[in-house]
Amino acid sequence: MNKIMLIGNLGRDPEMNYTQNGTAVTKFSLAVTRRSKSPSGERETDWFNIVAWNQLAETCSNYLKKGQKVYVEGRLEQRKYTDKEGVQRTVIDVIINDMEMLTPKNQQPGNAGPDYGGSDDLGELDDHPF
Amino acid sequence: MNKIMLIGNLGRDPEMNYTQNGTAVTKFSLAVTRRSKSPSGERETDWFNIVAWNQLAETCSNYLKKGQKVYVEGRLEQRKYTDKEGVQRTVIDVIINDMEMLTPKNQQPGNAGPDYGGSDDLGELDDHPF
Amino acid sequence: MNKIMLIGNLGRDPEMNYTQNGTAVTKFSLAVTRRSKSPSGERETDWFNIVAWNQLAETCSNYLKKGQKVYVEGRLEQRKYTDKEGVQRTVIDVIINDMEMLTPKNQQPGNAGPDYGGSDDLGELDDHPF
Amino acid sequence: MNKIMLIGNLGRDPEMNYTQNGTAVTKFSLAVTRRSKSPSGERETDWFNIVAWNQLAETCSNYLKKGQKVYVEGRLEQRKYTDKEGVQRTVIDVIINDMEMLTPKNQQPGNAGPDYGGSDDLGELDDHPF
DNA sequence: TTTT
DNA sequence: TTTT
Repeated sequence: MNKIMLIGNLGRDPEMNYTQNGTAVTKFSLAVTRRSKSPSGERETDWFNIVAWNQLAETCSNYLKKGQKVYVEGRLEQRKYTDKEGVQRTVIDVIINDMEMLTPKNQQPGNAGPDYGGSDDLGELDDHPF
Repeated sequence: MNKIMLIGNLGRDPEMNYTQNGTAVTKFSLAVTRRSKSPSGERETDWFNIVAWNQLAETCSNYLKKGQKVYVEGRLEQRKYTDKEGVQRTVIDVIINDMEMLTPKNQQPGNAGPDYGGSDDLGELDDHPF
Repeated sequence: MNKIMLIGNLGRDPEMNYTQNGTAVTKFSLAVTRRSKSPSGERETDWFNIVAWNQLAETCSNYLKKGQKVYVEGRLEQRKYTDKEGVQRTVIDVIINDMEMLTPKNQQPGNAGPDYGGSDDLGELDDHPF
Repeated sequence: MNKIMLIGNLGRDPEMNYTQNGTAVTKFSLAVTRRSKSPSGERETDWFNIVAWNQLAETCSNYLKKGQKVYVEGRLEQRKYTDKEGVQRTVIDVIINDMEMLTPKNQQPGNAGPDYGGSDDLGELDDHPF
């Protein structure tokens, strides 16, 4: 088992790309604020690289915006690369298989006011059938 | 929410230490094998730095050994440091609050055979009262 | 492992009680709406009996109100009893060890308007030290 | 969110069936032993009805046997029915979307001894693509 | 560095 | 009904 679950806010709009064989992949960074405070009394934030594939990539790209709060669930993977100074570095990606939007529609940027109606009903979206 | 759950094998025996004010802290690295195989057909492994505090540190130090399979649950934290070449690096620690031993007693190293007896009953141990 | 995680809305205000030896226990019921729809097109709801003990009981009792959205985490337990008709029944309780309020303060009932200030900072509360 | 994660032992062999439209469904009951002991010093067990659909149903049916230890993950659903005495009852099912076998192959019933070989490599199986 |  |  390698499972991670996060609730946080998007630091930027998601970036959508396609691999050479046409697979959709979307990336965004997620700010997760720690519950505890640092010795100096500040709340600290951990940033995570989130990666979604296929249908979930489309959904994230279409519905998520900078600042929104989301729940994501997936697995942690390490990726090694060499940076431009030639230093070997390790990055941790969170490959998600489930995402749930936590910011109510009416509070999302670009939305003028309360809206509890609407026929499209988006809540939780994932890439498995249940 | 910042929650991670892993099942893996200890790469080495845990290392126990005490902070200046006497708090117990135990560290070990955990190998989590990926479910999927790499393009070249190998199983890949992700390594995690596990950190336990207080009573759970004592328990990990006393009962866990290199090679054993464990379930751990905790949260991910990033820690920045500068290595000896002066390069800024980020490490990810898994601060655990729950641990469960998955290797049956009779299969642990140093144990000659089946042993369903014994009065001490260790199973799952954590640092909260439930 | 016996772990359950739910996001739902309180069906009523929590009810606080004390056992004979003075331990605080708070109960409330939580409505969790299914992601999928029934064949007839309705969204179905599952109701859960939530039980909190000790400090977490106090917190739930003090801060939660009917209608609020919360995240809870705990374990499932079955409890057998005989109802007034003499029928043996089984109830499932969710004994929680963690709770996070998801309804923003300014949207809670009895709150006149936006309030992003405030010095008390309540977010996630649990009964373990991390 | 409605998520449950259990580790337990199968009380019986799984039962496989097909719905009228040919969908595979497998059921089994899972014994989850409590960590804590009852006042009288016994370990108590909670029993869960596990339900798997489609490909995961086939896998459970093919590989799981009475007594084996498994990890399952899914969601809780309530189902109402009237028993033969005409009493309305509620059952809780755990609809799983992930299953992992925890009993090592060489310890499974019907297996004479250690077996680290074998070309089929079954570990964790689920009904989603990752 | 582990395991299967 | 299972396991430890």
